Amino acid sequence: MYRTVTCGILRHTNAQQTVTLAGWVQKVRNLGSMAFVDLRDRYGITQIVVDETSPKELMAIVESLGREYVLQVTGVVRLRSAKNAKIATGDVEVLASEIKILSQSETPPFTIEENSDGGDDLRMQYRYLDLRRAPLQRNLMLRHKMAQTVRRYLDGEGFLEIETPYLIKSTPEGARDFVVPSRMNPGQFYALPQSPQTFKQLLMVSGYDRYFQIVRCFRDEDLRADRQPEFTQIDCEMAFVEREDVLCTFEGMARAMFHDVLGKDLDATPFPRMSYADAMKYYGSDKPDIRFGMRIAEFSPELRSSGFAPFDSAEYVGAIAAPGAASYTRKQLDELTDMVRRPQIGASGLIYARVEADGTVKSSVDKFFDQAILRQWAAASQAKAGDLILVVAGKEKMALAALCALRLELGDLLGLRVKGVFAPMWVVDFPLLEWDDQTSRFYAMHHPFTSPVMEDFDLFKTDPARVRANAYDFVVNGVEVGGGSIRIHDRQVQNRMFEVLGFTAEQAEDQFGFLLNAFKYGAPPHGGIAFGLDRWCAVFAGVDSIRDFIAFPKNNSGRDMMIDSPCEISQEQLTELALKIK
RNA sequence: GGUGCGGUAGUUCAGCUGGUUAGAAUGCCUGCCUGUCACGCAGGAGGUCACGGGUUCGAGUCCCGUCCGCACCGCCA
Repeated sequence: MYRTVTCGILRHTNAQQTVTLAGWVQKVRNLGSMAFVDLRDRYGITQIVVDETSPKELMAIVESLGREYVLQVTGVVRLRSAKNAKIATGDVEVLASEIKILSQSETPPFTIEENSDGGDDLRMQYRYLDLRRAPLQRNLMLRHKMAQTVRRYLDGEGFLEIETPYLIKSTPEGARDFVVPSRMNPGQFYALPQSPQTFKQLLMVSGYDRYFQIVRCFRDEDLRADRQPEFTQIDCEMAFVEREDVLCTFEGMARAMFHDVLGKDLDATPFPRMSYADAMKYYGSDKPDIRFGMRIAEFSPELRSSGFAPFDSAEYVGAIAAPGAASYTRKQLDELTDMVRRPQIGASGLIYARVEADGTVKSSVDKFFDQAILRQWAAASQAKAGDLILVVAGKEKMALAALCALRLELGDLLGLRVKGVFAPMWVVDFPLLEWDDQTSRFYAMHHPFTSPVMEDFDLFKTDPARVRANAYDFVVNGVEVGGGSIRIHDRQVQNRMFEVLGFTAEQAEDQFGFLLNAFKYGAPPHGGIAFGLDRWCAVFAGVDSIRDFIAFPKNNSGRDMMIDSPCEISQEQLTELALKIK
């Protein structure tokens, strides 16, 4: 047996016990004729002491130690004369009687501490060392706990965990597929699933009326801080349900997550629901952060007409009011202006107005607007004395994007996006279809299996863009954590959908024939949802990047810097796969 | 595909308007040190300034290109 206790467990009640520990050398503090060694494992740090009462050879061993050596230490637990309140084991230390070096270590390229001195690059390259650090270990433990909570909750609700294949079929809709050449079928390729969507629907046809899977999904698209080419979904589907049943079941799961993982009991009222239309109108986003207000107010024509050209010619004029920001300096305002003028947003400018203590409004466009109208601006945007009104005009889509960006930026600057505060919500009634100018056709906003809201069914003929989907997103603190829909279970409706999307009958048959065929044999009404586990972890931890919740993530260009992948393969492999590289 | 920021000691960074021997902190090595816990003290080693080209009497510094990293836009049913 290598150890009798871990490095995180000893307390003053263990005094006088003889123990054996094993772990990594965090730090050696050699004071001459005595020395301290901090021994670390994932449970904590225990201080080992060698002094003049210790066997003579121990001091020589301690002098030979370097950071990250692996040791086995036996000794007696005793109370420290000088305690360390900063660590859990700080009341005690182990007086070593035996130290064995289990493994030596080169000096690591960065420090293995709470805050490493290493840059992202280097830490990725030596990921196995970075993973020794407490913050990363906490992240992976959080993830573990979330996965366990999902399994416990869904098992309790009668869900079955069923695996679906990773080697499936490529479809041109949606994200780009990762493909895998088939050796036994030269010239043919599997695709890795973007999600197990069609398989879980087939499971519903097969009668497994409550299914879930914590499953890897793959999308060959460019990366972001919150997007990896392979990521993990909590994928769920239920039969004989309407939207309300799904939302209710998974609101329960979300509550279990908040309770079991974070120890937070959210108040009993249901999560707020907001239509997609309202989310766009009031927050300029389909995933609003509703931890704070500052809702967007659209200016009616009376608030705009004045001979001020940028407003008169604008498709849309809207504003937000930043509480207490009237004191912002010219420099701060210029920074906000630069932000919305970045090419990514493309606003041509930013109008601002301050509400003074006496209620008068002073703006950068006083020449064009009289006080009565400026006061109406304040009323429309709900600005009070001391607040700053920011107005953006232009194309509706751009202006809303700019106001959304301003709202989030000011939310950060004013400390309104508080870490540890959570505002979960459902966004519902998404449009079913999205028009694409480039290809002159509709695309499914969610996916082609999403059921339309039946009252809107007739709009298919007249105004497809206005057909609402029976779809919903789960949003927490401005992050899309999950999304799903009630699916189409009727063959005719599904065919109609493919038709609207511009599929010929042959294409539909070729790509999704298996699903359409299955629907011939008694498909129950069904629907479901999928949550992004990586994102949910990041939201719970209050950070933007999902990378440190994945043990071995890819970098910005989709490379694994540790194993140096992707890489070329041999000519033999290529030949075997019937592939030729140009 | 595009935009922005960055690449200088093992590491994190500073290095002004181009000028003589490129600095700091930390890590590393050596010595000293009996209560440290960011141990302390003294000393030491450590550099292809990402790469290639250009401008110049002279380039870490200016210009062009390439590569790499990060963030974002497009993309992500």
